Amino acid sequence: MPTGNVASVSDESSLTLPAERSSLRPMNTEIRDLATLVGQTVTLRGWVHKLRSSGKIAFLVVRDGTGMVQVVCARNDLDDAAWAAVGELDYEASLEVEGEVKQDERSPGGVELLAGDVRLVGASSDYPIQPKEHGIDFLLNHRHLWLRHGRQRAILRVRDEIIHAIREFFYERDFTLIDTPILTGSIGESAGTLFETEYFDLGTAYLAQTGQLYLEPAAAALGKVYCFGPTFRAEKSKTRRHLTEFWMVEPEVAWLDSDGNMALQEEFVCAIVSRVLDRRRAELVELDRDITRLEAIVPPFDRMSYSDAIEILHERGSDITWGADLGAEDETLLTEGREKPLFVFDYPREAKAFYMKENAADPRTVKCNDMLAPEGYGEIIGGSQREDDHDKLLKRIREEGLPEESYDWYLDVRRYGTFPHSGFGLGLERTVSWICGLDHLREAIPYPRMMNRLSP
RNA sequence: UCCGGGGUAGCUCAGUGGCCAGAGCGGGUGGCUGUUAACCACUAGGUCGAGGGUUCGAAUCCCUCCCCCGGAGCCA
Repeated sequence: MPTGNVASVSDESSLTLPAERSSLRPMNTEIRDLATLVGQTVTLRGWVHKLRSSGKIAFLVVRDGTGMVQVVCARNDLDDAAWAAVGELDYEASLEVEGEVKQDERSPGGVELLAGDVRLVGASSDYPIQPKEHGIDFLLNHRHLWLRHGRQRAILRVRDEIIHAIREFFYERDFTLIDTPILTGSIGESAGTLFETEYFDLGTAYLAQTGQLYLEPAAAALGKVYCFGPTFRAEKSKTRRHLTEFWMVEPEVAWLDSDGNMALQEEFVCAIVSRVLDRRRAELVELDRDITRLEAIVPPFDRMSYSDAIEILHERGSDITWGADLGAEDETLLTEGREKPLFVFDYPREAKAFYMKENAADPRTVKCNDMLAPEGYGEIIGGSQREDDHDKLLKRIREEGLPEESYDWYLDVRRYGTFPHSGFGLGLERTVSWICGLDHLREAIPYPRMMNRLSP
């Protein structure tokens, strides 16, 4: 790949389709190609990223999505119309520049464009985001513009890479993608956190908070399946680890037990991290991510039972009692000093969802696990072997006070050829956040939805 | 929902009882042919979150409400 454009490394895709195979033929030269075009006259289109003017000479840094380059506009090289156009430019104006690609040591990166003609395409004035510190509320109010800036572009590209890694991982292992519904009847993990909406004559519909219950029947049809899409939780959470709309990938595998489930999770997370390290290293550098922390993410991950975790927590001064779910502080105590994710498995039944399989060795617990990411990123995966005994599952549904009639079709999976099966859910934004080293989930998704944010 | 911090110019903030409320950045005008968050000069810009109260006098003290940030719980 060409090098030398201003900060352009982070904008280059490492997976570009050869031009002759693509029907997408840009009208103009892309900035990432400039280093191979020294001496030639080209036309660029893009946006003014930075701008400095010195009377009879102006320096623009132009961004086109493939890279950035400094454009030098000298009065003597331009006609009156072009020079007037330069005078009208401001941050984020769009423009068309024709000029000669030059090698120049004074230019950051060594290549610049000496403008011969400049045309203003779309003016921009009083662009709100300045090259200085801004408050998070202001930035989120301008999220649609904030996306244009360096860190955000890097995050979006890492997110995209992770999504590709996820789909490729499952495709390569013969999983079938099952798209589960977003509008559902009252079915999910627990009431009280569902978004509601009117649904014709059928009363209330709810936005899905998991695809799992729809996935289990599909596992009986296809063996290995997964779903990947947005899910919704109406929890009034105000923390760096929660969004009301987030993306979750959920595999479900027939004939897989809890131990195998953890092995799958370990392989999965390692594959994601490894692919980002392979293909998005420049973005990680732009994000100031400590790459050695990611390079340490290789199998195996330690596995610790919930009961052992409680003992360790007691040793470390916690007063948690057996039976309670682990809190944020407990997770921190357990993952402190670890460089890899940690599995905690076999939680108490009361702390977990109704569909998790009872543990034969200790019926107070269920066959489940969480995966806790290092560096304080907390739970990125929750998984379990599912209860495959019809009567035990029905009993649990009744104990939880869930509407039995809503789960009738779900119980059919146990009525007609029940089978051991397991699965898990990985939160995409938490994973993006961890891999990018972000301090809040809201930057890990293009348009975050939170308790008090629905716009833009 | 609970606990803590905050709301002053477009942005980031200073100002904690007393002249017409300040700075930097941004905006405008002028200058500058090698700038790197360019620089220099001049300039415009405010319902001090809202409402009520105390006081001779309130951005500053008190009450109510609204909004934002951080944390907890819940979870991915």
